[in-house]
Amino acid sequence: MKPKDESKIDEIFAATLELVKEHGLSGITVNMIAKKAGFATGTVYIYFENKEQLIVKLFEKCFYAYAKDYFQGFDAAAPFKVAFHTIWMNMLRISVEHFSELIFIEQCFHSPFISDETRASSKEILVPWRNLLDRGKSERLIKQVDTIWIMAYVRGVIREMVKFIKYNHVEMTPEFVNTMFDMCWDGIKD
Amino acid sequence: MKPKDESKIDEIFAATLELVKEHGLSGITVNMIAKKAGFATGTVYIYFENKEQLIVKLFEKCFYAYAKDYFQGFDAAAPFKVAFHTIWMNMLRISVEHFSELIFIEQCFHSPFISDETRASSKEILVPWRNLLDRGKSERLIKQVDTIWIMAYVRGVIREMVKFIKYNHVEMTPEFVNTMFDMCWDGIKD
Amino acid sequence: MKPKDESKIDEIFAATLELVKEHGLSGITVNMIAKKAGFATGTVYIYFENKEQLIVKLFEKCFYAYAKDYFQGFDAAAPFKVAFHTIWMNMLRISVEHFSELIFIEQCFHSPFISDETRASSKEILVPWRNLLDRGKSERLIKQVDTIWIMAYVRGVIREMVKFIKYNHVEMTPEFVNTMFDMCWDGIKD
Amino acid sequence: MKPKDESKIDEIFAATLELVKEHGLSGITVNMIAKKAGFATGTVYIYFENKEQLIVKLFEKCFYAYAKDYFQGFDAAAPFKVAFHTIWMNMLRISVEHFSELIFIEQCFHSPFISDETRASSKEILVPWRNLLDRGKSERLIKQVDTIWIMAYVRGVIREMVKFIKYNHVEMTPEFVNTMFDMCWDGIKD
DNA sequence: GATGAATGAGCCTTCATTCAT
DNA sequence: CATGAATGAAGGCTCATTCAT
Repeated sequence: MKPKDESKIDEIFAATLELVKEHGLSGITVNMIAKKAGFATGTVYIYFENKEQLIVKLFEKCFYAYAKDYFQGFDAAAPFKVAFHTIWMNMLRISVEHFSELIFIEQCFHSPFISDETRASSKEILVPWRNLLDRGKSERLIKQVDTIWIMAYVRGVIREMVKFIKYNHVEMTPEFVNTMFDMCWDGIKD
Repeated sequence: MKPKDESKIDEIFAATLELVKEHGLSGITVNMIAKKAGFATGTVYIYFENKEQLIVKLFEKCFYAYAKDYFQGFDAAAPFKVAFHTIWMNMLRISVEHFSELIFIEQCFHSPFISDETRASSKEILVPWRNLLDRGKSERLIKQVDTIWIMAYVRGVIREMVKFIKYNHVEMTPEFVNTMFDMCWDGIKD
Repeated sequence: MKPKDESKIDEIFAATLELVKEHGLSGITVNMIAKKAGFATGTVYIYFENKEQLIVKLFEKCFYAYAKDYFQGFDAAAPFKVAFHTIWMNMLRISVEHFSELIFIEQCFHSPFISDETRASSKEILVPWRNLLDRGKSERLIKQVDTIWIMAYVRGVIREMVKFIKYNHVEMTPEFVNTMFDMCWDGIKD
Repeated sequence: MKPKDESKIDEIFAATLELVKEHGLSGITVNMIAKKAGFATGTVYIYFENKEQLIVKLFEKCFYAYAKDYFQGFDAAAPFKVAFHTIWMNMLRISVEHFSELIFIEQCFHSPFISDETRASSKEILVPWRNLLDRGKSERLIKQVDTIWIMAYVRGVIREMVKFIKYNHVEMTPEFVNTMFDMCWDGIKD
């Protein structure tokens, strides 16, 4: 169940993401995935037990990938706003670059594929982010609001920005990014 | 003679929303919908030509319903922040009360059911909201940012709040609502 | 099961014949029949127990109607060729006038609706025709061939003529009828 | 790799013909066809897009098959009556051997499956037969009747003979065949 | 009696999965 | 390993039949 040609898994994943973005989770078939990835239907079943496992594994991978990159260049010792900015920018960039993944995860959340445990376990990877915000609160730089709500607030702002960029094929200029960061920051700063 | 009972349409819609929230668009069948609504499969086909039409019609209805209620109690002559608050509160309340619709619309966006035209036409109903924000900008009460971005910002904040409330079964206290409104307002105020 | 409004039965029959001619036995539904006849689906079930009975009863009626008219103006005492001509002309005229019935019967022959008994019992009504041909044989006016084959021969000639007339929208001139009668007669005459 | 087994098409065709002969076009399902042919329902859809296409393709094949064999052993240089006899015998033999096809075509003629174009295009294959009859007319061996009517006459005689043979499980003796040929010939000879 | 909405068994078709090559 | 034909369970939809009005 773990053959050497690991690259095929990535091709299957890429095809799946692309197709879900275009047709939604309800609009894809294993055959479509195989065709798009460039091989026969049966080949998919060499690398995955079944369709559900393919979806679940991709779901997990997407979350892991996000986690890894969110904290790129993040220095816990840096001043709060600097650190916040670093992660914020990472989140924005990754969400744009991996828009398919974002859509895929959204579609999976309400689907028979993803179990409650899978959903729950996906939160742990954001611990450093939560810790940073807690620090911001203790340094009285941001509002004394339950950290979890601040996370939701930031997530919401970024997510909707990205969707708008993607759906309307808008260019993401530095100027615009700065403006949006300011809005986001002004909302939470003390 | 038994007349066509148009109220059945609403029961079918309600059942569909509930099921999509629980299983996603990819996890529902016409049979499930009929069962949940309390009648036979064939009955659904008396009121809708096929599954696609059922989804599309529900999609349109959801958008229309939202539009109507967003502007409940809205007085265009009121001071900007008062008007903004009215609509903001409506948006929050409606999104919570009609969470199923919110999820349904989200799932539909990437699905074979909704055409690009349908997606596009859904924007017009928000014109009064856009006008209000334009006024806020001209009164120098909110930032000189493209209105469309402010709309995305507000939508993102509210949407993520509601999701969090719903997924974590959190109570929505007035205190919490005020805090979130302040964050949202602070983000855009000039 | 035998209500007074007998005329509705005829309207149902007429609608069925017309529809079978156009769409074949496999292409019709009870709803289509009711619509074409001008009333509601349920009404059909007041006059017939079910679809099968409707078909069977119509099948029987068609055969009976044929029988009755085949022998119109037939005088058993007339010279053989005169009597033969009378019936032959009746057969031709009826087949043209009731082309829908002809097609209906043809379609029914290979269908789950008509039982072997129904098929078999339909032969009895042609006894006078058979007797006439037997007489023609004993008078040495027609060939000494098994009567049943002569019947098949005549039936085949007429049937194919009628089909051709109908499918190609050809006018049936007296001249043409005479020619075809001569061909038919020359084939069997001694 | 298992290559597409085109011979399955013939098995599907054979099963369909057999079933239509027994139950009529209105009495068959794709499932019945698959079962009779010996494989799963889905297999039919590897070789045909849908039920309609299966019927249409079979219809076309039947017509082509007929055409090919009608002219077996036919020598255009032979004396007229010899050539006529050759084709007549072929027609009889083929109609008996391929009785299922004959019934299938008859049922298709009035069905939602066969388009007018398909019906029309099926006539061209009989051109050599028409030419032969024209020659017979110019040689004054057969009656000066529109060739198309002679074709209908011959077709009718043969068709009804074959039906009778099949429906009554009668043996087709050479003696009987000769008798019928004589009747057919006497009908058209000058 | 007449209506046509409601029912659900059954048909056509799809698609996840298997398996022979 | 890779392939794609074969499988058959399950979904969308139709339609014969029933039933409330």
